[in-house]
Amino acid sequence: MGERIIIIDGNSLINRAFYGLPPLTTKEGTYTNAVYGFVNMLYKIYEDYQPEYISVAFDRKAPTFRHMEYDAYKAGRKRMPDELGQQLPILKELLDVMHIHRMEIDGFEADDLIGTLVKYCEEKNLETLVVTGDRDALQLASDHTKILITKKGMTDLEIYTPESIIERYEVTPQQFIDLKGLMGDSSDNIPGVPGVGEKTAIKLIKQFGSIEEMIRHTEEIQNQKLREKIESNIEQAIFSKRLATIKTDVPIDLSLTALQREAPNQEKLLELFRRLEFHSLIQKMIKSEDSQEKAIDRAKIHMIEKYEDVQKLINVVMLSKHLYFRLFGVGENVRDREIIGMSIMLEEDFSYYVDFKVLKGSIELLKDIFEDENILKTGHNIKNEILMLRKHGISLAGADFDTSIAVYLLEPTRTSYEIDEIYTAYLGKNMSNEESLLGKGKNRVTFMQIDRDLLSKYGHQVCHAVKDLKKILEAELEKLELKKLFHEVEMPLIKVLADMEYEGFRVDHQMLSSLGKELNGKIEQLMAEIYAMAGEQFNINSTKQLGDILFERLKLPAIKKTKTGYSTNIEVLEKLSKKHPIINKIIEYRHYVKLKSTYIDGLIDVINKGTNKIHSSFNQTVTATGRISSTEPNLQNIPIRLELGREIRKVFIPTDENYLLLDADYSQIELRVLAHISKDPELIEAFETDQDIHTITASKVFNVPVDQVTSYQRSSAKAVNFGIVYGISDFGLAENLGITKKEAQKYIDEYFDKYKGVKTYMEQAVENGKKNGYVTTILNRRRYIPELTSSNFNIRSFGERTAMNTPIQGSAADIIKVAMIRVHEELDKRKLQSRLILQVHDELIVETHKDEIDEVKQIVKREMEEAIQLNVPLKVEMHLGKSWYDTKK
DNA sequence: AACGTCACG
DNA sequence: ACGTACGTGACGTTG
Repeated sequence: MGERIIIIDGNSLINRAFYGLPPLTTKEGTYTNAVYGFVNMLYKIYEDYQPEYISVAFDRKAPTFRHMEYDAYKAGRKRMPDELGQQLPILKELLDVMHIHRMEIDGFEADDLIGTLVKYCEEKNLETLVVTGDRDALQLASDHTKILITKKGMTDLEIYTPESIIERYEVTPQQFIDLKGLMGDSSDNIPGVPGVGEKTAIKLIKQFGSIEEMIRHTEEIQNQKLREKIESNIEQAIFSKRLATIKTDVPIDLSLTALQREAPNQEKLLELFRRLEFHSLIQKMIKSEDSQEKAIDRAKIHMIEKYEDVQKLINVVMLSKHLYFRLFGVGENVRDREIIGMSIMLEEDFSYYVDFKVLKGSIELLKDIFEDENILKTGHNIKNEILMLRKHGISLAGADFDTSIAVYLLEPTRTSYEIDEIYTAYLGKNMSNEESLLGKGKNRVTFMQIDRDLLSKYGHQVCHAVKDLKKILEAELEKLELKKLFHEVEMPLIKVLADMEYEGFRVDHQMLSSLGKELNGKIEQLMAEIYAMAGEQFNINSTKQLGDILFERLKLPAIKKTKTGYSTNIEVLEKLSKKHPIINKIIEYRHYVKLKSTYIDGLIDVINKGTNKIHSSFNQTVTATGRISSTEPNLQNIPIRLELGREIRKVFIPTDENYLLLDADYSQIELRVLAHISKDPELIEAFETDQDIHTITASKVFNVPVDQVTSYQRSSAKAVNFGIVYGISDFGLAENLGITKKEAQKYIDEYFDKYKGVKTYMEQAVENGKKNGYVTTILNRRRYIPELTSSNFNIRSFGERTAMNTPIQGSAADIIKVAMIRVHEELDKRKLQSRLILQVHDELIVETHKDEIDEVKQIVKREMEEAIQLNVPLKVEMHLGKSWYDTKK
């Protein structure tokens, strides 16, 4: 027989635990004894049976089909006491944290879910063990399935096989149902045949085989009284049998993967145990974690602290083609992070830890290895390693496989790509996690404070995980045809992003400060004016307080509500602006405060003292669509739309007087991508002849000649074009243009009538998304959209818009990523001094040396326009300037 | 930590 | 009838 599964009757077991253990509560009075008993049981089961799969079934409060057929079903049974009832949700939370599958469905009892799963497992040829306190389950026993019934003490289980059931009860598992049909069951209020007890029932079933057979041959019943009793209760017997029969065809989706036994979320489990005050379990867990760490045999780590040993290591590494590594660095900024240690692993499960704190000489000793492109490197978040090495004068080559990025391509909507989480998710095993090593919040320490034995163990685990993961992830990438995207785009891009971070963007600190002072003056003045008009002082930044002032004190009409109170966003304020002079002051105040806090103070805070530059982080595993994101600070949302904000761009300047900024942006890249994937002839024509796309769209939507399109029509058409890219809806367009839904729908109909190919594309995008469960981009980047199958209209609609938008936004992201790699490569190859320093989704900024202007312009334009060949031309516009502001005129 | 708001493509 | 445009990140307030 194959692998083993444990199926637990959750209600039955928690009941046994509750009544079997003395009441136990936390300090706050929450009852915990049943949960405690349950967990101990679980641990025991894990230890004794080591199942590959597990599931726990629960009853629901809702009436089952048995109640529907029989009002008195389970009537008279006492309600679950509250002390037990309150433990059910805790138990479920615990199971979730332990990553244990659970089932519950309205209308069915746990037994029926178990029966259905048992049948499923039999088909899958699993060895199935059902754990319950209820002997009704004995009917499920078979060659594949054993029933484990809890004994009095809870800790021991009685094992029933078909043979042992026959031995003990003299009937087969199937006949067990007949038995109950005859005997009835007082606890479930199943009637059976009055006057027939266990002995008689067994005798009858042994004689006839089943209730049905018995009914057919009642004349063969010798005992006259018994025969009469049975003959007058035939229907009741059949009915009782039906009630006692466990269903095996409950409509539930089952898949073995979901049932797989996984390692628990250690951290959350510990947290939960603490909350429940399960001290003995906490002890046990900590001990087992300890022993896990000890399990990494000290002999598997070689500590390197002498120069000669480094030489030996180099010799060994030079002979290998592949290494797995992790560097440990300390220091806030990318530019000054010292490497204090390194774990490195080759093909065997054996790691070296180089202790640079003790060793004389630094990482530079290993420069030849890191710069050898024939030694392939695998790591997790390699950008960090690249940055640390670069600071030490080493340019990493042969960066072959980054496990975080591989997982990102497989699951771009994951919230975390932490190595330990991924390791658990893909390999079902646990490893230490960085946060528990370093602590969090103000208690966080640096790697410098970590004992090197501990650090080397952690490094060993990381290398080991990365190595195991690579094998699995490579196969997955291959399966989803993502290898090309991974190896030719995402992996090479890491270095480009690292270089952008390392270079940074120079800012004029003084100019920022003086802009800040100006803003401060204006903010103070506005505050005074607002307080005067309001008649009192309040915190204008607080939407709650502002709402009170506007809608209670000043009695202005509330237009919109949020979850927590009145909405005071810009749309609301604009609608109110004519009703009270305070409104415009507030709008202005908000504008200034935003600029001051986010773009003046926020930027000043992150200027690197050593370089006078801002070194933003560019994140490659954040967005669902394939775009990159920028943090600390976000340089992708520096103001431009309003002049005052745009002034901020004046502080973004080149490194020194030898450079200028070259800003190159794609013109209408998303609509061009749409033309390409939809193959719409009209849209293609518009771009091939380089027309103003919004004017063309206006002409089509409003049925006017191109030369008679008004500016109002053009801007409406622009909104329509945006809407198309976002996955249009009449509501959204109406909202945006301030028109009725009906009018908006008219625009959309006209649009789709003229751009029929776009219409077809939109329909197919949704259809394909539903069929496959995901959508793809030009480079086969994939995004799963589970929302598409939701029965909730809103969620499903969101899924549909996502299906329409992601291929467009994601393909544009693909294109600019390729362009970045090529521009970076070309600048490098030609040994130019100019550097790519920023990307803003459809725009690249290259700090260009004055001697290289023409060459760089040519490179950037060519590589961007030719990054990926579409069936429409890509168009790039470029501007040179002395500041970012100047490049936008 | 969640929410509301607002900055960008 | 449902009630939203797609994708991000930072800030200040509030609970």
